[in-house]
Amino acid sequence: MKFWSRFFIPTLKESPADAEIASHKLLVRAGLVRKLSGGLYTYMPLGLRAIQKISQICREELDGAGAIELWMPHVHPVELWEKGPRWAAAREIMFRADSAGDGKRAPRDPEFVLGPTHEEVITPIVKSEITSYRDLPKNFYQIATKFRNEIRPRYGLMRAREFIMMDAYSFDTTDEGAIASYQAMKTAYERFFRRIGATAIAVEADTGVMGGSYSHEFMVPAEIGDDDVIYNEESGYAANREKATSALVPADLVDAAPVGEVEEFATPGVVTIAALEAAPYSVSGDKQFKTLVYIGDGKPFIVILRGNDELEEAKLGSLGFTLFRPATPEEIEPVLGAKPGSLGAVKGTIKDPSALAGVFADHAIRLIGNGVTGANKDGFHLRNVNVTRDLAITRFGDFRRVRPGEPDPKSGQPLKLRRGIEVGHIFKLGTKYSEKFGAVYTDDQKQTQLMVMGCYGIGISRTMQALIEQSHDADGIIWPWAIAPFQVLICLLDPKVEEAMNVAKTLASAAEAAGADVLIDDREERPGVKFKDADLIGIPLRITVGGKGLKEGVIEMKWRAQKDVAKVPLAEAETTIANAVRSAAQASA
RNA sequence: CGGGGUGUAGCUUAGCCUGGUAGAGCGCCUGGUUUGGGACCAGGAGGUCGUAGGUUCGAAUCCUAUCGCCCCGACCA
Repeated sequence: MKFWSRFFIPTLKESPADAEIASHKLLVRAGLVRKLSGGLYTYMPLGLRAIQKISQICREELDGAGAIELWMPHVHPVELWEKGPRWAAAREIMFRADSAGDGKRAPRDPEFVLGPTHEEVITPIVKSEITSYRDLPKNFYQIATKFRNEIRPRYGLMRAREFIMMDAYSFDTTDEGAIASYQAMKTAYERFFRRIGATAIAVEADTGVMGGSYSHEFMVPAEIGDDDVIYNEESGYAANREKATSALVPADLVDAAPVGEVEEFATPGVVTIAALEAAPYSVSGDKQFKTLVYIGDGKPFIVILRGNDELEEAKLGSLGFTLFRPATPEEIEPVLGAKPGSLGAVKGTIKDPSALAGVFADHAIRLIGNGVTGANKDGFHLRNVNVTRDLAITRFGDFRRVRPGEPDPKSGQPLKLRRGIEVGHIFKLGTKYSEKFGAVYTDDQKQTQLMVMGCYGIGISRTMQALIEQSHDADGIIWPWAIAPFQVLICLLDPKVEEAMNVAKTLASAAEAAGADVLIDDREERPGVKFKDADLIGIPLRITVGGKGLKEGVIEMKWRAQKDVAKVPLAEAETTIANAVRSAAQASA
């Protein structure tokens, strides 16, 4: 048991000025964290306890799923990253360090980066330590600090520059094995989130810079979340909007037959979809082709969408470019022959087709059939443009942003949208890293094979804040039992009265014996202060030992999540509390 | 990186427009009265007003630069 007066819980009456959202305010007010600088936080003693509980449950579930804990360095030689597959994409968010110390690094001084994750570290280890199929599969994990120089840290621990993360890496002999590892981790995640009392749903996700074939994110629904989740409860479809699709284009769609010849018409000054929708042109957005130009790894490429659709930029990741960005007008004109606003992809109108890395069309343009697009000549558009006859399309794909209300790809029911906080992510990586680092094994036919990898992350510190965001009221935090920094708080109203102190200690021992972590508030404060602080720090079970009750021969028992207060006769108090602790522990197991 | 906001005691802030002795509440220290939902009284400590220049007889206040922080966007494993 711990005594408040000898512990350290610096609570605040007022919210810090720089906190905007409930969970961030409560993190600070309840004395869980203190800010050092933007995105950099100290975990104060109470906050650290919650972090440790979450970590421990995470550890138990991963161990249960067969993963093996280790600990890797957080300072990485930069060469390792230069050798890996994502240096170009990841370098901007990495903190860099040199060994010179005076900022004047000589060429022979090694240069380091602070690890944002550890694929580049674990893969070489596995490469040198595992060479036989007999030693596979393996799944290694750590729970440790990660460093990412986020452009904009946000909301306390929600997006921090330094944060605590569980990261795991699986190595299998085959694709099927990798899928099994992936599934095992998905199950472990589900068990983990359930045990810590979080509502987290698995949604299909974009693989982003990580690469790899597929992935799921675990989302805690919350308005302040950074991600949009597209879902339908009935069908069970759920996906990050970056990845979400809809059944907007029927599978049995027959492409429209061409109508008329392609015909140029003057559209002076018209450079937007909206302007072409207006009189005198009156071409509705769903009859226009929107032509966007991007630069992928230095080469321009075209994306064609319906006029009233938006590009979901993350979906361009499927095209295989390491880096891509919108092209500037200066880059566009020499290739297409016109400025943005008059662009198109009709065969023969592109000035320098050989410069293009490809023309990629969203499936939904097939719904247009025959429509209008730019003529690649400033001030002119083309009508009677037919998708199958006139456009030089390299490949169709899914590039548009799904809108709520569109039909679910599984059931056809309308899709919905809500915000979520990403607390976990699992990726099936494939052989991307094994190839770069030469992580191979010998199979039972004496053949050399690439290991098939997966990687997995849980934002431990972010999860703590997400839980607060999910579970609080006007008075403070309401911790789920399993991760509460303490499970039982004994509010000792008269700490100087020896009899009361003895009762408090006896009850604390009983609760501890039943498996709870107990905090005794023995501060010489007025009762009001203690009750307010108790609500603020959100300990699930509160026992009040006060003069008033002791006169009647009772103590009081109150759950943080409930309103009612139970009076318990002193003689039964130890048993009642022990039972309450056991049943709460059981309910959250 | 673009847009907006902000920086005054440990915390929350007033004062800034219109230049003239830097104020309050909370917290802290001392004493007293209180004691079941953030008590009251009396006294006290605590500030180079983010930093650096400039204007001025005089700058928290006006000007310039710079740094930090917050929000929106872009970006983001």
